[in-house]
Amino acid sequence: MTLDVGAHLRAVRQMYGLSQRELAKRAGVTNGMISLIEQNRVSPSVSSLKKVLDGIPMSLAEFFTLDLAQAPQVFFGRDELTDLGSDSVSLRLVAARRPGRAMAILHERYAPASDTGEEMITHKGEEGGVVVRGCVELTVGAASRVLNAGDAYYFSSSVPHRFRNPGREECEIISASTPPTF
Amino acid sequence: MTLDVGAHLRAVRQMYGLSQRELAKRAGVTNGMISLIEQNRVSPSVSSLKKVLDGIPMSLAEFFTLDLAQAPQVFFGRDELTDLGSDSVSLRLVAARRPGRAMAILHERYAPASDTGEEMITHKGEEGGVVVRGCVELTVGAASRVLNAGDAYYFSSSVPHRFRNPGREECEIISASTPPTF
DNA sequence: GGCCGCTGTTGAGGATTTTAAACATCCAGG
DNA sequence: CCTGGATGTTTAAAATCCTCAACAGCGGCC
Repeated sequence: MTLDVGAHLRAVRQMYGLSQRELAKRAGVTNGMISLIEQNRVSPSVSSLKKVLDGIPMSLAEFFTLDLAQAPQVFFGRDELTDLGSDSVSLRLVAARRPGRAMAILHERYAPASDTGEEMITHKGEEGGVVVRGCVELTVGAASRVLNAGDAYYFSSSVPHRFRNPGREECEIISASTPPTF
Repeated sequence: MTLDVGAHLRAVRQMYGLSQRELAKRAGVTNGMISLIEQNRVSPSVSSLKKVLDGIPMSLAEFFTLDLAQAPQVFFGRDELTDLGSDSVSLRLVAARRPGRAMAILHERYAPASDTGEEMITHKGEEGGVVVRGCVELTVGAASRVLNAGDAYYFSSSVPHRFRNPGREECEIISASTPPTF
């Protein structure tokens, strides 16, 4: 819950392709100040932060809310799913907090030692899913992790990705594609 | 778009029914500092503002997102409630869009032809609720309306108001008071 | 009245932020 | 090599924030 203002500002600044000096010039502050803020060696006054953000430009509200809307969570542990189910039917919603989702969850199976091919997959849209049985090694960009039954994933399909079943057991996944044709 | 941090903090603090000293105590800062901030005689550092908001509690994102200028909605029709329920259990949320609410909903009943007295009621805080059974005539300032089962209300208690059950049936309401002492 | 407890405001001074300018790196070209 | 221009970092002094403590006002109560 503790927002790292420094790292956050740095990320935002770089996202806009601005150097410390360039942003400082636009904002009417010194580059040193931006450096100190980004290292969390000082906590800027609200007025100062506002001046800095004006140079981007970005509002204070955007700055502080960006964190939630922006940091795309890729891996969801078993306990991080939102359960929408009743007693008889269990519906567990992945990435429920993510507004403007554009997909519907489906069902897939992977035979032992199978994968989606040597090449990394890249396409438009988003995808996500849940491992129901067995395990799967999922690589998304530089990140890679083995997901076991109960774990889940959610990422932008434009990031190169690949699925592989490293086990001897069949792997069952509730997956999804986009656009939401379901 | 220029957010008046001082006035905004004051409004938020008062909305939660807190004095400067009480908030200062909870936040671990001095009352003087809060006074200075609210007068805009200083622009607090982000860390200081965060400490203050922690005492409410409210996040920085909420603080900067909260728009007090928007006209507060008073009456919510049956269809204007946010339904959080599943199939078997119905949960309908009142004033869900309203950030920084500071109250908890309760349960009340009104006998036939009863009311809250001849005098209009005025006090600090806010109140809201849902009519569960029967009907009630609610007057808030100049506005007055008969709410039937399924309808709801939400208003600032500082506006003179009055409840009256005009029917021959008992009226059941899920109501609320502020500050949230429940 | 006088006192108590509450409210918000203020002034002096210590703590923190911000500036201005120098410093350190890295990389591209001459 | 080494110079120019870009980057981010650091340091002492100036500006601002923050605390402590005192002050002033309001309303209730004995």
